[in-house]
Formats: sequence, structure tokens, C-alpha cells
Amino acid sequence: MGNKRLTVREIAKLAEVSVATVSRVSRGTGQVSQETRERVLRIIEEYGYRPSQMGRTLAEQRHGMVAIVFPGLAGPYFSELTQGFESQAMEAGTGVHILVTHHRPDSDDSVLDMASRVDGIAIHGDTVRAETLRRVAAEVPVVVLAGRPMDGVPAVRADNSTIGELTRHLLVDHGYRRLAFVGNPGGSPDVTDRWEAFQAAHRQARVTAPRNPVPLGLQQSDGVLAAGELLDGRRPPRAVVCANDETALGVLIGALGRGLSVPGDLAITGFDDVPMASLVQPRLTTVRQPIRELGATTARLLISGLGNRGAVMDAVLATEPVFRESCGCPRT
Amino acid sequence: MGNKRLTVREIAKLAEVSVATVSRVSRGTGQVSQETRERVLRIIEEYGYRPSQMGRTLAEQRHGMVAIVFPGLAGPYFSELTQGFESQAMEAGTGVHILVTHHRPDSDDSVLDMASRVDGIAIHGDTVRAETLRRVAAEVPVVVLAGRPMDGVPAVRADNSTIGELTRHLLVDHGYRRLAFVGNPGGSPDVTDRWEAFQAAHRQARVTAPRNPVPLGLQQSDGVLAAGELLDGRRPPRAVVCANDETALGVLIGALGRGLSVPGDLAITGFDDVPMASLVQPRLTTVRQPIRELGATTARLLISGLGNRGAVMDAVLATEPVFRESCGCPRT
DNA sequence: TTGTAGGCGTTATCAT
DNA sequence: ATGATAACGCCTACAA
Repeated sequence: MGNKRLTVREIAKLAEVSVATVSRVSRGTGQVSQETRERVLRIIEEYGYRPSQMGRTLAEQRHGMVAIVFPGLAGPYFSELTQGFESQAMEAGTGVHILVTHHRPDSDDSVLDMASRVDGIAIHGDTVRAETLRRVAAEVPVVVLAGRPMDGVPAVRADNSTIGELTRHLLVDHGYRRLAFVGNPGGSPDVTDRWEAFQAAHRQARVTAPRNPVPLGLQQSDGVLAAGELLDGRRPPRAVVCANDETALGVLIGALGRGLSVPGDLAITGFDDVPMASLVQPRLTTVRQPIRELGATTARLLISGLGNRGAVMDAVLATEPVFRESCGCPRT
Repeated sequence: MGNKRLTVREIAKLAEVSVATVSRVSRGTGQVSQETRERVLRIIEEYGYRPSQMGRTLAEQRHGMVAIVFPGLAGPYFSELTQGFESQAMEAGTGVHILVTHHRPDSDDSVLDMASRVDGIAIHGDTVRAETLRRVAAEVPVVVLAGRPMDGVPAVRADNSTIGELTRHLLVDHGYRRLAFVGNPGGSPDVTDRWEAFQAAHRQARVTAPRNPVPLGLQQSDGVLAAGELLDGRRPPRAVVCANDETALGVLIGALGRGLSVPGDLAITGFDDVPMASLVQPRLTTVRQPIRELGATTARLLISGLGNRGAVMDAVLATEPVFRESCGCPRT
């Protein structure tokens, strides 16, 4: 325990070869005679030698590591995103560093610091200020995840407009009036888009949209809170369009807890199509977004972009509405 | 964009001083005359110089970074844990690297690799094999989080036995028979402890415990699945003790979705006391565990332990039962 | 107060 | 096939 690790030089001395040979053997590059290789390998094994990342990083001028920056990590969304991202990074032999800002005020510093510890950074939505984004991009390749491209920084995102189809469905197909929107448009580009699509659908259906959204977060508990705010008021909405499934689930729980019938008294829709969406009763009508693919595409773009600039600048992944029962549709 | 970053030497030349002085100024150590400092600072500012982490790490022989290894990151538990951990790390001026294994078979390699990129590692529960834990501990300080100490590796965990009090409460105070336990004891030390406390409480109350638990994961969707398994069977349980709040919430949702009354037809308890626990209807009876503190304590122990070996070896944080309505207690 | 020079551990070039 | 040696960028005795 705590045996100071040996260095190339020491291994070289023990194996009676030069450091160059040890390096060649340990990383399997270049030509080394069978005999020498075995001798060196034996010493490496015996002393448990492992090349130091510090030295290697400096010599190779690369970290073999990329980072992904999130605002938080509650909920299945970030978990999926991470898995997609990591799967691709792993394939490229690159490690992944997750950085969570938790909306801390000094988080921009952490991101900047991170910039000098990795070969590239994927930044989720509005986690850092535009100014910071620029500075980071000046140091390492950056890809915006679930946001808009900016100043030459490419982006990967999902098509949020599909939530408009859901809204139209509620308005036109079901004939509901008085819809509410749960989500904070100022919180992230995704929610901004969704709120706008929600409004646009109202305009197209020539129905007056609510003036304001219910500006809460994206966690389940926020949905429960929203349910309280909406349902205990004087004129509860007939249907509520949520910025994501977690809040929709929260609203559903809140509504059922109040003895309301869903969709009878209140229709509810979400966004993401997380596993829970099809497990609850009634099942959740939502928009399916390829979260894993989103993460994977981001990683690919980031890692390939480490070399060549100027590939895709704005990848928008397709999404699709999933009609189940929480909106009032019959079970198929 | 892509302007190759300047090095100490170049800044030194521009400021007409030595590299030593630049270093002194940039890191604020040693004595530098007011005049010189300002001149150097101006150049640093002007060219946006920031010392390379690569060089610094190698020279200082430390990364200024610790890692925390998780099996996954769905749910509020890991989010809280991370925040507690980061708050302390931040105070020590240390960065935090989050590594998620996702139960991947090759994840042990990632952890090993990580060992040479950070100054210390906190490993959650059963995320790595014992053998791997040993090898990692041979390279850097390690703390086990939510698990037992092992081979000189200290641990920080919560007192899981309190779930026995909950079980006793259901058995004795409410007189329920036929309890079920949801959670996979093989999945993590925490669940192992909880399952054992559940059984022990049965023995003390002289009631026969169920032979087997419902061995599912710790996510909400697992709870919904468990509800299906338990409630659609021939002899549904009268009460179900869940390994954590997420699954308890899932069971609750599943039960309510089947038209059952909770706690009338089925009593439910959880573990953690997450925000949702007190927001659902009925509110969840559970065990409160100081998750944030758990993370914070782990970080402190890890970072302090970077220097001196031999501090606390097994910190067990207190937990307390929280009686609400899902167990059948009246609303207070 | 400031500068010189060696070292941190690795990789890679260029001889041999 | 192998070895000497120069980077890589920074920090820090030690010297001046």
C-alpha cells in the first residue's frame, strides 16, 4: 500500500534496456524483438508498472478524456444521455468526465478549469453563460448539447416542435380548451422551444394560449407542485402540457392524489417517453425523443471534431408523438 | 479559436522576466515587487494566459482532483450525494470527477484508469469487485461510500438498521401480517443491510418473514414492476417495505393505478426521505438518511486522508424513522 | 527581488 | 532492434 510507483527509467534499469524500449513494449508500438519484449513484460508484470497518466498526458499533449457538462443529474434523462455519450466515447478509447453545475454561481470557473483537463467538452443547454462558452471554445473543441449552435460552436438537439402536434391534438382532436404549460422557458433552450411550439399550436388553432407558463423545474416534485398550483386554483385547466415526462408524472400523481380522474377531469402530456411513461395508469401521452442517440451523436461529433473543424453544425434529431391514454385517447 | 496557448516561457519573454517570476505571479506565491507583478499580470491578462494543467500536474505531482464512482445516476439520491461531496471538495479547492459504471462489465478498467488521473477515489457500494478495490487502493487513497470498510479502506455509510424499526412498527403497532420486501440484497451493501434488518425485525416480533425479497432495482419503474408482481398474484401482501423511496413511490403509483387504497389495502414504506416522499398522497412513511452529509463526510475523509492515513475507519451516520400516512398512521 | 537550472514521467525522433 | 536525448509545460530549490 502506497508503494511509490516505479517509473519508466527504473523499469528500464531493471530490464536492462533503454526507456524507449520500455515505452515501446508497454504501449505495443514499434519493433521489439520477441526476447526483449518478454523480458521487459516480465519486469513490468512483476513490479506492477503502469505508465503515469501525468507524464503521458504531457508528452502526448492530450488527455484522452472529454467532458460533459450538466446542470444537474436528477431523473432518467441525464442518465440516458450519459450512457449514449459514454458508449461512443468508449469506442473511441476516450474517457468521460461528468461535470455537474447544480446552477452554482461559480460553476463557470469549474467549466473553464475543466477545459484544461480534457480534449473536448459537451455543454448541455444553458448551463454556462455565453461569454464562458466562448472562452471555453477558444481553448478546446466544444459541442452544445440540447441547445442552439453559437459562434461557430456546433450543436446537437432534438426536434422540440413535435410538442406542437401534441398541443394541436389536445386542442383540435379532443376539443379541449384552457390548456396550461408546465415548465420554465428561461431555464433551458429545450423548454424555450417547447413553450414556443405550444403557443404556436394555439395560434394555428385560433385558440388563445395562456399568457404565462407555470415556471417550475423539470423534476417530478416540480410537477406535484404544479398540480397544486393549477388544481387548487379557481379555474383549473382542462389539460396540461408538461415540458418533460418527469413533471407530467408529478402532475399526474398530484391529480390522482386529489381524487381527480385523468384524463376525465384533466388531460396530461409529457416529453421524453421515459420508461415510467408507459408504466403508469393511465399511460402517458408524450413525445419520444432519442435521448441515447442524442448523447451518442454529441460524443461522435465532439471526438471527430477534435481533429477537423467544420463538420455538421446543427444536428436536429427527429422526435415523434406517442399517443396513449393520459390525453383522452382510447387504449388501442 | 484554436490559438495555440502560450506557455510560461513565452509570457516570461513578453514580460521580460524569468519563468520563475511568471509562475510566482500566476499562482500568487513568493515575493514579487509590485511593479513587476503588475507588468506580468498585464501580459497574462492581455494574452489570456492560463497555466497548463498538464505541466502543473506533472510538476506538482498531484491532480487537484478526486473521483466518485457510482453504479448509475438515476434518481435524486445520487444527485444529493454528489452535491454533498462536491461542496466539501470545492472547499478544499479540489475538482470532482464523476464516474458512472452503469454495471458495465469492463467498468473496473475505467476505475483503474481513473486511479491514475486523480488524487483519491470514493467508491459507492458494490460498484467494483473486491480485487479491483484492492488494486485501486494500492495506487491512491480510497473511501467506500455506502458500503463496509475493507482491507484498510475506510467507509462512510448510513445506519440501515432503522428500517427494522419501520418493520417492527408495521408488524407490532399496526399488526400487519404478510409483509413483502422490494429490493435486491445482492445489488448493494445498503440493500443487503436493509433486507437483513427487515428479517431481524420479523424474528424479534416472532413473525415469519417472507422467504425471498422481490429482487428488483432501485428505480421508480422497478417499483411499478414490483407492484404488478405483488398485487396481481394470488396472495398480495398487506404491506410492502421498499429498499428506497423511489421504489416505494413506484409501488404506490402501481397500487393506486389498480384502484387500491393506500394504506387501507396496502401499506407502503420507503427509505431516504426524498422530496417526493412528503408530496405524494398519502405521504410516505420512510427512514430519513442524511444523504448530503454522507457525501460531504466522504469527501472530507477522502481529502484529509490524502495526507495522513489512519483516521476514522467506519463512519456510520444516524438515520431516523419518519412516520407519515402510507403505513396507516393518522395524519398528525 | 529575480534568475538559472533541474526535475516531474512519458513519448518520439534520430542515430546506431 | 535498440539506445540517447530532446521535448512537453510547469514548479521550485538554489544562486545571485
